[in-house]
Formats: sequence, structure tokens, C-alpha cells
Amino acid sequence: MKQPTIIDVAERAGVSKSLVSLVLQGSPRVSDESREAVLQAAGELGYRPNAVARSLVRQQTGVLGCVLSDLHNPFFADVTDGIEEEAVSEGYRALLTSGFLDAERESMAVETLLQLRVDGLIMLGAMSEVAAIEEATAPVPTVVFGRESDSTTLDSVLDDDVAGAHAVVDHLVELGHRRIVHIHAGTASGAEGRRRGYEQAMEHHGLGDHTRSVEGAFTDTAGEAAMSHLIASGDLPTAVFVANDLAALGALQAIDEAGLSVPGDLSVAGYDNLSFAGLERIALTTVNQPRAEMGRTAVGLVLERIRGDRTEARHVVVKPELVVRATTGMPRD
Amino acid sequence: MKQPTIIDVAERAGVSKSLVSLVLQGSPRVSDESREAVLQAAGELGYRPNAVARSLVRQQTGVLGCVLSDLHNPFFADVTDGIEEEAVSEGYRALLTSGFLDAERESMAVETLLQLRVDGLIMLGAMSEVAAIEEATAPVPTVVFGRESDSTTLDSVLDDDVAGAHAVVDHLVELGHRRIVHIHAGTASGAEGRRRGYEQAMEHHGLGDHTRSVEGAFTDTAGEAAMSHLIASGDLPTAVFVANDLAALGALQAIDEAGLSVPGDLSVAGYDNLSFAGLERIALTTVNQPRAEMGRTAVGLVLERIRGDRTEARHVVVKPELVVRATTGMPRD
DNA sequence: TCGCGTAATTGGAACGTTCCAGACAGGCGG
DNA sequence: CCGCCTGTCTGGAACGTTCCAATTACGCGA
Repeated sequence: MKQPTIIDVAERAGVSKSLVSLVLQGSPRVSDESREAVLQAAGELGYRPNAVARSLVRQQTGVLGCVLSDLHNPFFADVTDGIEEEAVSEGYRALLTSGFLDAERESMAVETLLQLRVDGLIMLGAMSEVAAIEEATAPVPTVVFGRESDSTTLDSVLDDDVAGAHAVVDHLVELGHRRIVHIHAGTASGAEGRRRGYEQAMEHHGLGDHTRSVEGAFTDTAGEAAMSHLIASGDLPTAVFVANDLAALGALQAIDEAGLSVPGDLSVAGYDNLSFAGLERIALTTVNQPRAEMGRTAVGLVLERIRGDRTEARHVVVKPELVVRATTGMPRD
Repeated sequence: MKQPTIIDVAERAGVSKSLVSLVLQGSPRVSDESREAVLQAAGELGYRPNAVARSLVRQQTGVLGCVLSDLHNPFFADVTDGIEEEAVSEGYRALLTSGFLDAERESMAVETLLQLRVDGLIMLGAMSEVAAIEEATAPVPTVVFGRESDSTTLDSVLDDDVAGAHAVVDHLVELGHRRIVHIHAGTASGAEGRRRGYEQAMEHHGLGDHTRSVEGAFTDTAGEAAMSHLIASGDLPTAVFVANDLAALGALQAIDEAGLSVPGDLSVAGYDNLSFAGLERIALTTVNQPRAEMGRTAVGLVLERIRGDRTEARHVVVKPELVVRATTGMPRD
């Protein structure tokens, strides 16, 4: 049951292990005859290179570790598509782990990947603070995805959450809303920027007095709970800006359950433009980010670092885009 | 920048590398004094074990590789929760890769994981046939998740798709439907059983003449395309049973776009009971599987094999459960 | 015939661990 | 006083590769 090694192949082909190694790496300085013999022996034995041994001597694994804060959020699936695509085309492999929306489990995942000696790390929607990530990932090039950062060591990729949130509020105000509540996501990646954008925009429109944020999280259940709470409080706004689409879906559910109409009684906007948001039955007004492209960018950044092409941190910020659908409309007055 | 090794720790602590190894493994046959010194030295240097070297000598990695056929399908996220939980509690780590709903990319992912010498493999919703998986994964204990199998070497975990599909058809027939179309998912995992269950149930209800399957896949876009096609054909049934919820969501979208009403003009049922299916705006009739539990079971099976507790294949089949919601109702007559 | 350059091949060190066999010190019983 | 046991600790082999330096084979020009 033991898998054959390069030495088994060498014996069968009647050559040295070094030559087998050369052939398998595609070296040109090998006679056709030897190459043939080695390849045949390898085929017959069902030889499969041992990446563990290779990594040990090469001092690199060819693996990019990705920590997804939440496997349930389709947002990250789209980003990961871009990551995989770019990684593979550059000769790397992406391995994924989940952080389970928990800073502690997230750092356990990071630790595992570091022990495996991944060549680079991409933290998607990290729950941990940048300083903590900086420290934990020091030995390996790391890109923080979706979290604001001015780190001098870590690269980052994110959309301009402040601008995105601002656009949402502008849109709602333009429709005539004044009492706009924000369901935020605490200190999760992207949440702070969106909250700040909301507050700035409210201020900007002279609605500072109506600024009101309630606690939520980047999950459907949190969105539903926050919205239920808001409804139960009796003090309903005319519009709600929810920190992401997943939570917005939960909020919609709470609203539907309460028998309120959208956007008649209440306008709702989210963030991320999940594919579900585009369904007619949802038709959620939201903010789009170029997810796959951002994923590719993240890989590009981490590879630049791995290859030593760059040493100063780079922070890539992309423009988000408001997508107006049917969950937002004029308030009843 | 090079990470410290066990030898660096040994030098700093003034002991041998063997002793450092003993301490780090928590051996009791070490004096408190030495233990203290080693731990302190390791802490000061920021030592992190090299899992690559450890794996090489131990001949095991402590890693379970999981290939998810589709990262976009939340179904697998739920299963993965169970997998992770059980793996961690048994001292293993789960690493994920995506198969991108493509047999070829899937087998590339498997190959990568095998080269990394994972201790076990779980294939979730594999696109490849069981025979191909059997051959490719021969050196490593492997569990096939969600695909019917009578393999004598591979274990499997799945729900009883035939029974699940049967239950859907029973429900529709009971409502009075006769012309029930099935949007299937070709040879994808689980698709064949659901199709078979549909066909058997139709036959069972004397509706063999109305049996009609149209081609789809386990994605929202495929479901939408199949449904659009069905609508365009002009020959509408009164009910549609879609192979999974993701595709059912796409089908609903096509129906909504066509201006038809659900379940007035058309009843729709899916399979998987995604959390989205429970939203009031969707309220999709579907079939539930105990996802997290099935994930835990899969890990249990693979660990039994790794530990050599069992050599014959085991196939765990769990009972699915019909969940009736608002997308199914009596046909107009 | 000899020396030399080139092409092909090989042995062995190294990577960072684990683990086994053995070494060493000290205490105890005979 | 000697042998032995126990409790600690250590050296070195092994894991499966890569890669460097060295070796061999061979043909060709002088």
C-alpha cells in the first residue's frame, strides 16, 4: 500500500534517483533513451511525486493559503473563483480553510497554514484586526481582502466601502428618505467603512440627527434578528441600509414576516450584489464589487511579494457600484 | 526572515534537538527544568513547528482533503461545517479545494491533494464517476459524499435520493398534479437517484406517460435556462421538480420573468433545503438532508479507515425529509 | 596516441523533523 | 564496592526529494 518513491522508479528503470529527478522536472540534459525508461517505469509503478519531501528541500510549497471568514457567504465563492484562476495560471495551488466568522478559529486556521508553510496567505473578510494579522502572518506574504488597512507590511484589496455606503444613502435620500437606519456588522471586515460612509453621507445631507446604527453581523440570522428588533421597537425608519446582502436577506425575511411591504412601508438596501439579490423575488438594491477580478488582484499582489518583486505594501481599492432594484422606493408621506 | 528550526531552539536552550522535540510533543520524561528552558527559547524565537518536515518523517500529515464540487452551492458549506467540527475534534485539519463543477478540474484537485499526501479524502458532490474516483484515490482512504456507490473500496455518505424524489412526486400527485416535469442534472452526484426516484414515482402513480425529464444542472443559471426553454416550448406542465434548490431558484426566476404565478400556474419543488429556500419570498417546497450530521459521518468513516479499524466499504444512507412550503399547490383545472 | 571538451549520469549532502538505541548520572540493594 | 535500575538526555538514521559537484563515456582534433 506504500506509495512508490523516486528510488523505486530509479531501480526499475535501472538509473540513479538523480536522473529520475531530472526527467520528472523536464530537464533537457537527459538522453531520450533514459527519459523514456524513467517515464515508463514511473507510469508502471503509478508514481506520484511527494510534495511534502519536495517542499522540504525546495523550501517552498507552491501553495497559497486562503482563509474564508464565512463559507456560507456566496460572496467569497466568487472571489475564490478569481483567486483559483489566477493562482493556477501562475503555477500555484490555492487551498481553502474557513474562519467560521470567529477571530479565534480564524487564527487557528492561519496557524495551521503557516505550519504547512504555505508560500502566501490571503485573508478573506477576516474577523481579526489588521494588527493581529500583521503579527500572526509575519513570516509569509499576506494579502488582506476586504478589510481597510494602512499596514506597512501587509497588502490589501478592497472596494471603497465608504463610497459604496455613501452611494446607497445618496440614493435613498434622493428618493425622499430621511429616517434611514443602518444595520452594521461590528468590527467585521468592511463593516467599519460602510458604517462610516453611512454616517458621513447622513451628515452630508444634513440628516445627522437621524443617524442611527443598530447592531448586526454579516449573516442572514443576524440581519433577521436586528430587523425584528427594530420592528418590535415600534420606531420604524423609512429605509434600512444593511451591511451586506446576506444580512439584508435576513432583514427582508423579518419584514415579510411582520407583514410589512417593501418598499412601501420600508426600503431596504444591501451590499455585495450576490446573485440571489438579482432574483425577481428579491430584487435587492445593493452595491456591486468586481469580485473575481479582486480575487485575481489579490493573488497578483501576493505573488509579487513571494517573488520579491516588491517590498513596500500596496493597497488596492476598487470602485463599487450602486445597483438599484426594487427594494428601494419613495417613502410614504 | 528564515523561520527558526528546532535546532535553533535547541542551541538557545542549551539542549539537544531531540530534547526539544520531546518537549514540544509534551513527553512526560523530561525534567521540569529542561522543559522550561526549551519552552522559553521557543517562545523567544517565535518558533513554529514545520509541518512539512514532520509529515515527511511521520508519514502522515494530519490533514483531510475535501474537494467541493461547487463552492457556490451553500449546501456544501453546511456539510463542511460538520466536517470541520468532527475533524478538529479528532485532531485532524480539513483543507478545502473546489472542483468547479468540472470532472477534469476536480481530478486535478484530487491529484494536488494526493501529492500533498493528505491522510484522507472526502469528495463532495463529485462530478467524476465512482470508478474514476476509485482509481484516482486508491492510495488514500476516501469517502464519496452525495453520490450513489456500491464500491467495494470507497465509503460513501448520501441521502436516499430516490426516496426524496419519490416523496416530492407523491406530494405533487396528492395535490392533483399529473403533468410533472423533472429538470435533472445529468450525471452529477445525486442527480441520477433523484431522476430515478421521479421516474419510479411517476410510474407508481400510473403517470408513466407523463414522465418527462429535461436537461439541467446543479446551478441557478442551468435551472433558469431549462425553465425558460420549457416555457418557450409552449408545452407547460403543471408542476416542475428541479434537481436541487440552486437550480430551482433559477427556475423560479425564469417563471417570474415570464409573468407566470407560482403555484397558480406552476408548482415548483427543489431539493436540499438551502436556507434561502426558507425565506418567505421564496418559500420553496424542497427536501431536507441533515447536512452537518452527514459531514460528521463522512469524517467518521474516513478516520475509521485511516486508523485501520475497518477495511470493508461502508455506505451510509440517510433518510431525506420533504419540506412543504408555498411553491407547490393544487393545479388549476 | 593523447588530451580535451561536451554530454550524460551519479553520489551525497541537505531540508527539519521524529524516534530509536544507547549514554550518562545518581541512588539503591546486596 | 559493584552492578543495576531509573530518570534524563543525546546522537544519528530515516523520511523523499532537489541540486551541486564530481565522474564517466565518448568523439574529435592535434
